[in-house]
Amino acid sequence: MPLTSDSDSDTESSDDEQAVPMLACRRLSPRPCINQALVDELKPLREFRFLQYGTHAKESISYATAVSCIIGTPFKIETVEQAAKIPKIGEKLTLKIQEFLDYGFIKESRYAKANELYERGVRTLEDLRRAMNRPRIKSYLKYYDDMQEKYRRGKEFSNDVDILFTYPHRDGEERGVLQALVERMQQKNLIPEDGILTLTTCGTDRTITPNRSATLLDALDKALIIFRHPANGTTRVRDKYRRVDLVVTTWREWGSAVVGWTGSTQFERDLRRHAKRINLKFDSGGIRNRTTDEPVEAVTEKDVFRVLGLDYIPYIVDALKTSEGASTPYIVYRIVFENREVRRRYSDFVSLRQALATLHPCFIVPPLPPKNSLSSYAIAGANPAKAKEDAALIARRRRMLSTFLNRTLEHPVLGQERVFRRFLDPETPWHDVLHSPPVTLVPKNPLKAPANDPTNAEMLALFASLPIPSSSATLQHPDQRFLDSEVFTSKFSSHLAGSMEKVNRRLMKRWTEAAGDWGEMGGGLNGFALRMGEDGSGGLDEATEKVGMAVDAGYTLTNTMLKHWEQEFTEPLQEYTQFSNIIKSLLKYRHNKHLQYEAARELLESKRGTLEELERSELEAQRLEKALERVRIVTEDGGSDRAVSPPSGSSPVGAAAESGAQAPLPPLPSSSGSLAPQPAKRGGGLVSALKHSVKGLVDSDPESTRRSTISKTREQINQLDDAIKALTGDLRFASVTIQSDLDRFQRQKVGDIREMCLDFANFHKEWASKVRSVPLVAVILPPTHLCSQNLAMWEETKAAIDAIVDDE
DNA sequence: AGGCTTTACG
DNA sequence: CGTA
DNA sequence: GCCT
Repeated sequence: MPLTSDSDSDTESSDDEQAVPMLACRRLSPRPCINQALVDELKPLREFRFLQYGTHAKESISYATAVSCIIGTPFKIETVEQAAKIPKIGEKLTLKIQEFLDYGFIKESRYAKANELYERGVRTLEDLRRAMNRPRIKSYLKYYDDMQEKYRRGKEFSNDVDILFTYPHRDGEERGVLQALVERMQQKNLIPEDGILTLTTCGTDRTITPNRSATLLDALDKALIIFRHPANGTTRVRDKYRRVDLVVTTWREWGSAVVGWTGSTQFERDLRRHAKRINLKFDSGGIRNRTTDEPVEAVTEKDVFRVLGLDYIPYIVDALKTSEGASTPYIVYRIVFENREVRRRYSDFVSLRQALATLHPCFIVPPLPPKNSLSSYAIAGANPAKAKEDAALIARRRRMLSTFLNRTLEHPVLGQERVFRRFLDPETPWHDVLHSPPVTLVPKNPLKAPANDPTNAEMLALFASLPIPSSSATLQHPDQRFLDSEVFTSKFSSHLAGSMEKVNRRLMKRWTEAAGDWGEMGGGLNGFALRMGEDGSGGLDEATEKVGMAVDAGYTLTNTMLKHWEQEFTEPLQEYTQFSNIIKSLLKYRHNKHLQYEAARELLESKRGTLEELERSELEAQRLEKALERVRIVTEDGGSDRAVSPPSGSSPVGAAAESGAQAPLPPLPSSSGSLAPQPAKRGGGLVSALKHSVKGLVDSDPESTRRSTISKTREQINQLDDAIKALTGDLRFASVTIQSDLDRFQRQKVGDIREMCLDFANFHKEWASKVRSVPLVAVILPPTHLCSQNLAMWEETKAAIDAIVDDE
């Protein structure tokens, strides 16, 4: 990564000013363009250079890039100083912009002829050609006035629509399709007679002559047509026409083709330039390594950006201070996603993350930047030092929020989650999402909801009966795989939080000190030079001043590197520390779920025990009942020899067999149980009284209470049984899902760390070479083997300088 | 001083 | 050279 | 014309 602002799509900013990235592929173009008036004034300059020198001339390119940079400038250019900081704005363009700022126009763009054409609405090369009435484009111009539609990249007007066709995973299927499509469209009168501007079907022959694969890769079938949108008599009173490019690609090259066909000219140039810098070659047919010519896999548009190491959407453009609808100012974050802009507060991010985590308890929801106190921000205006600190904090938070959104978007499930998409939707008030389903359906305690679908009402009812395990409980049958994960995560986390962070803090400290030394030394030298200049120490003052300036350069470079290091290493490190905590809680959740499962099983057992006990008492009561019955029979009916002997086993089966039923006695709910007291009622006073007194000995509860307890317990057992069945499946789901998300995270981590190391190596190399080029001054390279050596040189130099100052 | 996007088709 |  |  270069040290220039170009590496830094994301440099610090808070309110109005932000570094503009050098390359268009790292920029957003805010719509509407904030500096439209200036752009309109510069565009004629560019167009006339195109005409004068050709589009490839250096003079033309410089204006094209400069205009593109201004289009991509997210703040209003109000001073030349601001303008001069924008890349590609040099000496000459600064003067032009100065002119614009002073007078509201640029003389050159108002040259007589230009002025005339411009006033007539001729603002592009195309317009000029039209004015020149070239026959080649006559058929196109015939429909020009009817072509006005809002499309692409948020521009208000666009002349053409690009449509790309492909067959998923079916290379070869796409051959011949375009020809057929165009013919069909002609038949249906969707293309006017002279509406086919060009039609190339080279791809049709691709497999027939596959001799030059490298060149044929780019040979896509193309149809450049005028599309007729017929009037239907109601919504459209007359036909509308639109320039449409139909492009057919193979599945493999689709991503590259989309990127290649939907960017502005400058975007495409800079994308290819960027690719070249990292030794890749990019064209609409794919990405290849420049050295080996090996193709680099990139099937989707997103893949293309990933391979090229560029940010893909969404993007937090800015952090703004506002006091809209509130008494005290607060920060809102401007998010651009799919060409639309939405503003959310930090607290919205917090509730979003919370919602995602509860709706998807088995996924690693990416972390948010920690809550730092920004309370002083409101009054920061009064304290410039504090304001600067806060601005840095806000910038960092913005970067990390951006990372959060990107990571969430990349997640295969969370990225498609509706709540998340609504967060990115400018039409949706976030408050509404938080106070409507599914967010409102999820219970507070995650263990009361199924992991699979925490908003499923039926399952929620079932899960409500499940016990919540105590935090001190231990698993009886732990899952070995997760035990390992738990140990690993714990180690990983303590490693990150402990050693890595400590080392990083030490490095940061050393560098900060070094930067401070550079600054101090530069200031000292410059002051020294001034004083020497006063007493005219012939030439020495100049030399000293140069050294001072060089030291200042070193100071600046070191500070730049510090900033870079913080962004590229400290912040990811912090993020990964948070990740490990999230994983810890995820594993804890699974652990608790497992505990819950065991607790539920235990509860079921104990309920069954209770039921058995209750049933035993019930049977006992029945046995007594029976006994009493016999007493009654004997006493009142004059004794019957057939009287059954007292039920010896007191088994319900025995009782059932007696009454003729074959099956084991069904549960004894009140209906069958109520048969027992019936004879007693017939029995009348004495027996009844006796029965009651006996009963009182056996069971102090009234029988109805016991019976309702039995039926209640049965119900509970049934419900618990169902719940456990559901929980078993859910636990399996949770285990599998968590495991697979851990695997996904592992892959992400490896990729990230590799990228960080690569970036660090590149960056460090570049930094070192730059600092080394500073004349006469020793170099400090803290984290390498060169460190101590150079540090010693630095000490020497400093001592020497100190000595000079003392002598004076 | 040298680079500045890319490459085929009509 | 002009088209993408 | 601007940047490395």
